[in-house]
Amino acid sequence: MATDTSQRILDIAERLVQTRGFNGFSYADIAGSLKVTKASLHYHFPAKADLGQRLIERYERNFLAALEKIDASGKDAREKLRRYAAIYEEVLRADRMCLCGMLAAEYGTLPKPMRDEMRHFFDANERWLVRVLQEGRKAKVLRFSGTPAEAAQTLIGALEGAMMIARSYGDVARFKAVGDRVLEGLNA
Amino acid sequence: MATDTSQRILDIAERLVQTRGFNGFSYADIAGSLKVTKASLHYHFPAKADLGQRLIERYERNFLAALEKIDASGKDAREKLRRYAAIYEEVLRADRMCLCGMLAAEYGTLPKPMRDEMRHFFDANERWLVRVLQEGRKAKVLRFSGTPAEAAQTLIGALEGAMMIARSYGDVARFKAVGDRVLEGLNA
DNA sequence: GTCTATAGGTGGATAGAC
DNA sequence: GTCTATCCACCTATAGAC
Repeated sequence: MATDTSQRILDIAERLVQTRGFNGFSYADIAGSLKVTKASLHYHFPAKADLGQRLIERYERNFLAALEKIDASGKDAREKLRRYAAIYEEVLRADRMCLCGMLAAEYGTLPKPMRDEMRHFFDANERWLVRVLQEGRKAKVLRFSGTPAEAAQTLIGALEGAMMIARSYGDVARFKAVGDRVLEGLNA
Repeated sequence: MATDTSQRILDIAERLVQTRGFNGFSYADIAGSLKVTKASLHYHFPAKADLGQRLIERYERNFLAALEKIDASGKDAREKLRRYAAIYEEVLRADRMCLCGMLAAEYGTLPKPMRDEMRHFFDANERWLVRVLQEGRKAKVLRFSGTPAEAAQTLIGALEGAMMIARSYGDVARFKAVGDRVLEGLNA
């Protein structure tokens, strides 16, 4: 079911990674929040690296599901990009960083399976953006120089970076202003 | 002098923070690299938070010195921005993240003095960029919508974000492509 | 300034009862 | 599945000799 113990552990761990980083929390933090012992957590996720990996997998699934909802909206590419940026904004509004943006900073300390999952998330993001960018260019609502992949990578980097800095200032408006500027630069 | 023990400690700690994060290294790591004991390190920096704070202060001083050198070059605003981005690129080429970009991710776990110093770094960056952007707009070599502050924040975020993701892919060219694109968008 | 030694705490992880 | 109890490695930090 959707609210079993494993899922609740993932919910709490997800919030901890998004606010404090993978190296910034411990099983004791989760145990305290969930009111179980650390040993119980190890039953569900033997090692912290397992927990981390499952965390990214679930995050990507949920993220891609949100992108599919955007696709299903039938809106034009410009509006799709606005909704893409709005996802980031909502995460930031919850005082969180993007899970994978956070892990990108900690890349040097992550076990290989987590590194691979993290890049898979960014690759999937890029593929979706490339499709929307091409669609928008064809429909003449978007315009950009270089390849769609370069434009997609620029957009992802700009949003992740703006998000990270805006969070340090506790200033969602700062992120929104930057996001609007970046999207504006893609308008035909 | 410039190579006394304190400075050597800061050199090693700086590299560690830029590659592994502030929560990703310990005094034992520095001690191992410098071949002294952990206790000696505490003589120079009583607490890790002190080390972290002094690290940011020195990083900002060095960074601002590099920006002054760019100013002294007498080049136009467009070239100044290119050299600004080139600083990031050189850091990435050394397999490092920007010190403060790294700390921005760890913001939720940092002691207040480090948070304040970190934001001071970004504020100083923004002030320098605002000046160059205004200069470039006046000279008609740069063009951008919105306020210079918004354009500066967008640029900082885009470079920091692109840097962080490119590092996860071990791909400096990826950063360079994004950086060029972002600068191109500011050309008059 | 650097050392040895150690305190006091927390980290991830396991064994085995229930 | 969850618990108690425990292990051992590591962490930051300090005391005090040299």
